[in-house]
Amino acid sequence: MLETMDILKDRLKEKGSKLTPQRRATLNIILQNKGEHLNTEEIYELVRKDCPEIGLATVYRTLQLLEEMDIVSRINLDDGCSRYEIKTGDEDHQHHHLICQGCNKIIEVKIDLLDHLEQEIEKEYDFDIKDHKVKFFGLCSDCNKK
Amino acid sequence: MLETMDILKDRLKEKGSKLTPQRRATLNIILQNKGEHLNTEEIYELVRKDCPEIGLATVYRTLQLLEEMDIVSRINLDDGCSRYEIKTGDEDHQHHHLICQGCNKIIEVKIDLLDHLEQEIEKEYDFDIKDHKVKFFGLCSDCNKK
DNA sequence: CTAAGGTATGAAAATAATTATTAATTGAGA
DNA sequence: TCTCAATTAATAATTATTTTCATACCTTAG
Ligand SMILES: [Zn+2]
Ligand SMILES: [Zn+2]
Ligand SMILES: [Zn+2]
Ligand SMILES: [Zn+2]
Repeated sequence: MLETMDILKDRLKEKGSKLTPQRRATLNIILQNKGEHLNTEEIYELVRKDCPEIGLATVYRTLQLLEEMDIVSRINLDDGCSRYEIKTGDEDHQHHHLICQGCNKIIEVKIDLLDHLEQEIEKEYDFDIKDHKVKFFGLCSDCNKK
Repeated sequence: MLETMDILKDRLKEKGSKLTPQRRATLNIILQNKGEHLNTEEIYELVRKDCPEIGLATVYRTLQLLEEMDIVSRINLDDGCSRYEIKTGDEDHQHHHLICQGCNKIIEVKIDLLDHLEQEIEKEYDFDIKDHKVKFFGLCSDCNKK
């Protein structure tokens, strides 16, 4: 937990910015909710418990900042809002999501078998791929039984 | 061009709905702009040339309808609005997009090599995949030269 | 023909997520 | 302690999208 906070502090310093209580509290909530995919409003509500005076706009600004700093990644599940999760950092690319159309459950996929596909695309389209976002839609095992 | 319009007419009829001039004009614009990824506002402006009395709300309603009818697909390029393109129909899954972070160009990828990956995921996670959305971010050949 | 009942529409109002503005506060460094 | 830029909360403004609502348009029954 300390590590990520220190990384943030360093990256902020490089930019001439500082690690404020609001920023610390926001990152803490995201760290404490690894595995969840919280949206801005949900993060705001949780952060307020530790930091009741924080404003929603600050949460928006902080999340934007954390994304720029490569600390969190923004996820779009086509539900009308942005969601966030911590970047693990031990992978070159972020993991991917299975979205159940039956119960809206989100399952994380660890494997990253897109490398081969990326190589083909890079060759065929002369395009230098930096990142990708992949979502799979379908039915989870629970919903399938019904 | 006639074919897709007829398909729409049939699917609308099944639902007890009708093919109105506004709906025809909207679909025509999308058909005429194959390869583009127009957003709602852009579609509205183009449709107005043929159908000046159309309202923006009708364009929103029509695009929603076309998506339900499986005639167009909605694309989210993280630029704050929905974009649409015609579904080719000759593929099981829609094609994917390379998004250049240098010039915002969008390149379409025809190949679909995710089948193997999908099979693995279906086995490992017992998840029945119906569709997927894939975006690649990076630099196009032009931007790479700079 | 005429009324009834449903669908569709444009205009305007309402929502929801996000961003900009502003004036006050904070805190690191001289 | 003083200075000054960074940060913040509160609020207003934006933007994309949806909903409301009164009206227009069809199709069909009488
Ligand atoms: Zn499910
Ligand atoms: Zn995740
Ligand atoms: Zn480019
Ligand atoms: Zn496309």
